[in-house]
Amino acid sequence: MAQPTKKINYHHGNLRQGLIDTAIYLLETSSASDLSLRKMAKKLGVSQTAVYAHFKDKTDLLAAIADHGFGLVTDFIHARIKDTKDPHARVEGFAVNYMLFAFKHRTLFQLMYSREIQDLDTHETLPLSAGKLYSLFSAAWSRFQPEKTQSAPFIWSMIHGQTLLMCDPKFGPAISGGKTPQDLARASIKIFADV
Amino acid sequence: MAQPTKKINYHHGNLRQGLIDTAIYLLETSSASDLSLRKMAKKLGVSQTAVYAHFKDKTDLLAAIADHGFGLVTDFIHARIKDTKDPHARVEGFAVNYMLFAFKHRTLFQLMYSREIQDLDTHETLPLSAGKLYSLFSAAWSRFQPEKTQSAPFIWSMIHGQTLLMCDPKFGPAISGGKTPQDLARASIKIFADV
DNA sequence: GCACCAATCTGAATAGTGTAAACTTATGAA
DNA sequence: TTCATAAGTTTACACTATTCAGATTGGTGC
Repeated sequence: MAQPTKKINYHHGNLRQGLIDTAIYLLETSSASDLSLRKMAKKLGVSQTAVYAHFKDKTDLLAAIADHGFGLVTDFIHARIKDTKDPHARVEGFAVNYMLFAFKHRTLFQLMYSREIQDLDTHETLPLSAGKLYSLFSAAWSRFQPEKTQSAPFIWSMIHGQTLLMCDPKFGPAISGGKTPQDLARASIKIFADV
Repeated sequence: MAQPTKKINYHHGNLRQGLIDTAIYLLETSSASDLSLRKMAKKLGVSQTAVYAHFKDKTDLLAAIADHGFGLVTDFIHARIKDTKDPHARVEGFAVNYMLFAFKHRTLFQLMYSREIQDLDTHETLPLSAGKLYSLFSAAWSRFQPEKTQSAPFIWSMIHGQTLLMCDPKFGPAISGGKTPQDLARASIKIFADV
């Protein structure tokens, strides 16, 4: 029995990236637990099991999503501070935009740091992408405070912790106290730099 | 048809707390996504749907688990610093034991701060339990540095962020640099207190 | 142009999941 | 003792990830 029209969905061409993009899109509106392989496949007009030609299992896909997420934050921040010459403003810009990104993509952000994808021995690009993000920060910090390079992990921890707590209604109000991300980032840096 | 023996599992007596305890026990060995209502019910010798007599749905149970988790950390830390009189040592003790608890109960710890239970309007005790933990810290901090009370949210953010990153293999080595939790906590406090 | 192969995708099937509905049992108070 | 209600059971359903055997496609060597 001949098909009237050719199936256009065979060999999608870029199903791998399509899945990642779809996942990130879906994470904007729905929760992480609602993210199912079936929904993504349906949204791409592809069979439920086509996923397994590109990813070992769901966790493998989640890791790829997180990997891409780290690239997105890094690009997001870099695009917004690359023309900032002043070292102080650069560090502040990093912190502010890190917070803004996290607030805009809360679910993706939590996925990036979720327990589920922490202990994977596969996916060696994921730690690499995460490392690039940290490098972007530590380079900015070192240029700002060259004699306090060893403080970089600590202030990075504070920015990250502040970001997570700010997104959590249980702590957000207590942490931010009504201040904007800009104010918070500025205050954080000030404490460390004792300006 | 009469049963030879009475069913001993009827009206469990304390199924609610039993579920929470079982969940926390299971989270020690298996991952969060492996935690299913069915497994917990089977482990307690109870029907699959008995859960719904005590919790609205699975998220409701997760929130209760997180709630109890916050109580556990708070007690864990309090038991270890309550006899410490020196304000400096008290703050350090808080930080160290916060890290130790997180490292010991990594999956539970991530659940407590997970996105899934953040936006619940039910479960008003969860933010309360979280608030008690923060109060324990901010009280210790205020006694240590009375003139820097407004810094409490920032150093709390750093301790929390450091803890999370330390538990993540992607960042742990870069953050800790081989130092013990004790060393890290001491170094953090030192930066803020400019001792 | 043709044969072949590996990558990609499909379809059907399986085991496990959360949850709703109707029903049964136990408990404590009137 | 009665009886309302809390607690637990049974059955059922829709949804999930994953496996397996097979079909389809694009490209490579001949």
